[in-house]
Amino acid sequence: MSEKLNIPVTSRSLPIALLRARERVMGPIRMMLADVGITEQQWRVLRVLHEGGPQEPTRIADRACLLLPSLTRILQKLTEKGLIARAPDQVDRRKQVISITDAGAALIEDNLATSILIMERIKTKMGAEKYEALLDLLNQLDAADVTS
Amino acid sequence: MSEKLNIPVTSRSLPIALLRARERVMGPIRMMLADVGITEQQWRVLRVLHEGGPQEPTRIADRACLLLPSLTRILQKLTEKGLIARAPDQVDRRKQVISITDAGAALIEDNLATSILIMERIKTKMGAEKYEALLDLLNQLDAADVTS
DNA sequence: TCCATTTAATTAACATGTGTATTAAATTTG
DNA sequence: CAAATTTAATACACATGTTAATTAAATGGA
Repeated sequence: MSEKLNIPVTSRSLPIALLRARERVMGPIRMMLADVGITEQQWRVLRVLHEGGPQEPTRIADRACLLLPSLTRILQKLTEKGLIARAPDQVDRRKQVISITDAGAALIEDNLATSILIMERIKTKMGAEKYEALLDLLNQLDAADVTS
Repeated sequence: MSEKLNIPVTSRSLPIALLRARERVMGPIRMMLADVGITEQQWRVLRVLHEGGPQEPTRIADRACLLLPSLTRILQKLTEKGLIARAPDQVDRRKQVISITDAGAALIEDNLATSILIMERIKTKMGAEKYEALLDLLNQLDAADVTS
């Protein structure tokens, strides 16, 4: 008998399963954000600034899971919308300090409850224990050293 | 005491956890595909065609988790690269039938083993049981009705 | 101090994501 | 059968993903 490659069907393919699960979760959230007029990524940046206070782009990118070139463009958009402000770092002149404006903070505060309700609904549908177990496993996967 | 919103830190935010986990998994796979000169999405389209035979764009989009407008552009690229061929559907003239070429099939066959090895490595790092449990939970999340 | 290196941010170029509009062909309805 | 509707694919516009190149500023070592 020849050695057989065990090709996974799509539901047992981890990359595809992660993709589908994320699309399922983001559906309702994108609907909410469309009403507000901002994108999922812009929302994440505002969340990070609202939570963590003024900080530099590199740190924002890390916490919001964005690449720096994408963040550069997003910060431009958010500045145009008046949702953030930028200032040069006094110590290190390569850096900037990005802060959320009152308008930006208001946008977050007006929609955070809805966002949390959407996630609570998913948690209920799935079952709280499974939901927590899923988060644990995802964090373990993220922490795994996959390079060797 | 005022009611407190339970704002999740990023590691307990399901959308972000899903995003980070997927980036972790895709890192090594993207490296392999970069050597081959195709993108992750182009790889998925070729995989679907190699596995499922000639089929129409709508079906490919569903199986490869792509939106139709994205797929339209990807099919144009793959045609230019000579990895797929297109023919009109004889029954329904709105449809097309996309098929993989010999060159496309060769590309898949030359790299599928490596791709599977990468996933096996992740499975080992994580532990087989946790890996399977994660897939189960992701599929349950995808199957959950999140709209109500 | 001077130069090589590193770091922060931006820019550029190409590919995809995402929502909307469009076109042509098939299907449904009156 | 003809009009209205639905479906398949594409086109368009804007935003982001991704890699490489670029610029300016900081840092390290001879």
